[in-house]
Order: sequence, then C-alpha cells, then structure tokens
Amino acid sequence: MPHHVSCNDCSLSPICLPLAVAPAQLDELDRIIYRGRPLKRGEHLFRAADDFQSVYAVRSGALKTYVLSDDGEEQVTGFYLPGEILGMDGISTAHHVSNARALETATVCEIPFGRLESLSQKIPSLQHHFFSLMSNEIRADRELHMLLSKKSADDRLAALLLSLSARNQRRGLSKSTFRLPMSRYDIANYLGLAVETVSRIFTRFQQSGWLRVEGRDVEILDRASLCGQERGAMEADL
Amino acid sequence: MPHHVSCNDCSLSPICLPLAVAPAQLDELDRIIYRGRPLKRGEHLFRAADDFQSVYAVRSGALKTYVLSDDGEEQVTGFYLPGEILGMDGISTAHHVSNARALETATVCEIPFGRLESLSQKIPSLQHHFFSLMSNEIRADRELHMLLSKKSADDRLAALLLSLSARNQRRGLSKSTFRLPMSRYDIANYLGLAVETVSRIFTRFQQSGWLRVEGRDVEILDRASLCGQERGAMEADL
DNA sequence: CGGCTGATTGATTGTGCTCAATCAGTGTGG
DNA sequence: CCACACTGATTGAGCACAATCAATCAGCCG
Repeated sequence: MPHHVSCNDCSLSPICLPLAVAPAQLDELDRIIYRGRPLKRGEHLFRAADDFQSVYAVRSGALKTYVLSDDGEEQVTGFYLPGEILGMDGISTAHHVSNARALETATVCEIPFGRLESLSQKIPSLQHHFFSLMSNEIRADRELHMLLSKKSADDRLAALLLSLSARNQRRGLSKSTFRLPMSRYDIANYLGLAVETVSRIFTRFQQSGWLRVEGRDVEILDRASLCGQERGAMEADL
Repeated sequence: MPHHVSCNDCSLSPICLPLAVAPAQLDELDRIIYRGRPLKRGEHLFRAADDFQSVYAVRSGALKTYVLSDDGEEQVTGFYLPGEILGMDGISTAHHVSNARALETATVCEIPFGRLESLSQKIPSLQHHFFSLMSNEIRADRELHMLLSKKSADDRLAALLLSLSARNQRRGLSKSTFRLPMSRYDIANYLGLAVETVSRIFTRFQQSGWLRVEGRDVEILDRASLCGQERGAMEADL
C-alpha cells in the first residue's frame, strides 16, 4: 500500500499543513487524514453540488478546479500543485461549489473538515494556519483580479509562468525548468484568453529569447524580462 | 457617544458576526470590539503595509478596498456594505496587503484578530462562521474570475447591479431602488472596464427599459432581463 | 493507415479602449 | 454674485488588441 505515507515521512510536510503543528501533536493530525487511491488523469476529486466533507492536500501530480456557468461554459479557477490545499470554497455552503479534476495522475490527502475544525479548537497554531491559508487564497485572487482586469495577454501569461516557477521553487525543484501540468486550453481558460492567443504569446516569448518552450516543457531564460512584462508594458517606451 | 452601540442593540446583528454566537456569549464578543469614530468620505481605514491587527465590520456607509500595482495603478478589489467584514486578506502576512477607504461617511467595528482567534478557540460556532466568511469571500472571487475572463461588459455591469441589489435586500432594504455608493470610476475599475464603457452601458440599459438611472440612484425595472444579460449574451439570437 | 486531440499559424472581425469634446454640478475666490 | 476652475459623467470617432474563423501540423492510438 504505497499511498499510506504518514505526514512524518512525507517530503512535503515543511510546506503543507504539518508546518503548523508541533511534532508532538503531528500524530493527531495524521490520524484524521485519509490517503485514497491515486486519481487518474481526468478523474474528478469532487464535483460541484457534492456534499462538502473534506478539504484536500495535493501529495503528487496536479489538479485544476473549475466552475460551470449557467450556460454550461467552463471556467478554470485554479491549479493546485503538491503541498497546496484545495476545496476550501465549499465550507460555507455545505456542498462544493466548484469541480476538481486531476490534470495528471495525482494523489491527495483527504482532510475531513469537521475533524480539522475540532483539532483546530485544541491546536491554536493549526487554526491560525488555516486562517492564513484561506487568507492567502483571497490574496492570490486579488492579484488575479488585477491581472484579468488591467493587464495585457502577455502580462497574464508571464505572471502565470512566474507563479508556477515560484511554486516549483518552494517545493525544492528548479525554478527555471519545469513541465506545465495543464494544457494550453486550461491556461487560456484560466487567464481569460483564447487558446490561439496563448500559443502566439509562447512563440513570441521564445523569439524574444525569454523562454524555451517545447510542448509542455518550459525553461525560463530571461526572468527579468518576464517580470518586466508582468509589471506592465508601458516601460517599453522609456 | 453615539458610536458605542453594543452588538445587542445593533440592527445588523442578524447578518453580522453575532449570528454565529449564542446570546449568552454575545457579551464576550462584544467586549473585544472597538467602535471608532466615523470615517469621512475618502478617509482610509487601513493601508497596505500597515500592521495587520484587526478585521472590520461595516456598521454604516460603504468602503472600497484596492491594491496598487507596481506601476502605481489602482485596482479596486471590493466594495463593502453594512454587515460585511473586510480586512481578511492580511491574516497571513501580518500586514495588510490592500487599502481600505470610505466611499462615504462610514462607521466600522474593529475586531482585533488575535482576540477573535482566542475567542474562536472557546466558541466553535464562531470559528466555523469565520471559516465560512472567508470561504464565501473565496467563492465570490471565483464568480468574479468568471465574470472578468468570460463575460461581456454588459454582463459584468448587470452582475454588479444584481449583487448590490441582493446585498441591499439582505439588509432589509429595497432590492429594486438604491443608491450606488461608488463612482463610475470605481465601478469601471472594479469590473475591468473603461469609465466611458460603464457610462454607455448605463444609458443602453436605461434605453432598453431595464433600469432607471439618475446619477448614483438606480431603480431596477426589469430584473429578468438583467439576469439574462448576466447569464451570457448568446441567448439573444435564439 | 485514418481518425482524433492538442497546438500552432494565418486572415479577418469586433468589442471595448483611447482620445477628445461637451456638460452638469460644486466649490472657490475676486 | 458671478466667473472660474475642477471633478464626475456622458457622448462621439477612430483604433488596437485579442477573439473568431479557418487551415495546417504533430503526436497518439485504435
């Protein structure tokens, strides 16, 4: 049973929930967590309208969350990499409001939310950490709000690449070379662009020498220029 | 001292924090809350980089939150009406990441977050309610994400008007006639549009007979059409 | 092989931005 | 008191960025 790794043995514990729990109490957290079978690419972890029971920590692979509009259109709302928590948008409604689907083979730790709340009553640092996590989510959404409402298509893609790079680095992986877990469609959808636009920007970035792209493999060659791109295009004419 | 209204006497208690606290324990919550002097229009409640100490409940008036991009541009990230909580995006960083400014004369209840956390350790329903509040915030941001990335300018304005209408109704006020607390500039900024576009849509909605607009006073005449607008424009050609 | 999905590139169109002028309301100072 | 400036809102004309439509290509699997 390879998927019964305890938090103690998990390499992600420094960036996951355990970072908020003293070693002595880690067992208590560990005991409430379910480790399910791996999800295959395309499989759903939960769907909108499912009863909300748990939040989930990604252990390996990657997932996306999305909502469907009234007219059936999909809107990708987030990408989740190892060490990150998803499913928190269902707390207030007792049912999930978004769908979560594996972008590639993925394993997750299921954390029953009722039990997590109980545990948070006993471990103040865990309560605080969870407030922080949700606060972070809100803050990231504000950044995204800015991105979608003010920034050009180029800025948006640059910002996403830099975000993925930073999150890779946080996990101790390369910040310059990585593989995109999601398709061009998902990138475009998430950023509010057309697939064609995303594709064009990738080639443009590559022609500028800022990036090396081959399918889903990306290498960041000129981080500074990407950052500048993301800060807005008006500096160009200075 | 007109601004020392206890939660017990506050007309907003059914929709504000007290709804999560049993009457017997309401005094405990009440004791940790500061009621400051009213803010004048344009005054800041907090600024980005201020130490994060508290979250705030709006008692009267209205506020907006906004962030500044690296190039100094303002992005309005939210509007807050009586009974609503703001400032939750600062929890994880120990300092605020957004600015909050009064759109009109406003009074707020300051809730020191450290004390709220302590109290949440004792009152599970308060902890749960606060998780719910943040979850709601996240959910609203996902809706906004969809709005900004997929919907037309008309859809966006319709959605904002319907949101304000619903929030007015929640406070026991008219859902069809109300006054916009924010300028056209703020509306445009929030929705990722140009002021001119917002202005044009207002007149178009009025010409269609869906709305009566006079400056900041709005009357919703045809809610169904506005909803349809918000659901997407493709139904038009059926 | 042929059919399929995902990605790239090209040509054209359209929504909403930019620039610009006007207007109403409000407060200011001579 | 009125002229003036100033801000916020509205309306018009032209343009640009990204969407749409369309074709091609690469990889994958039956």
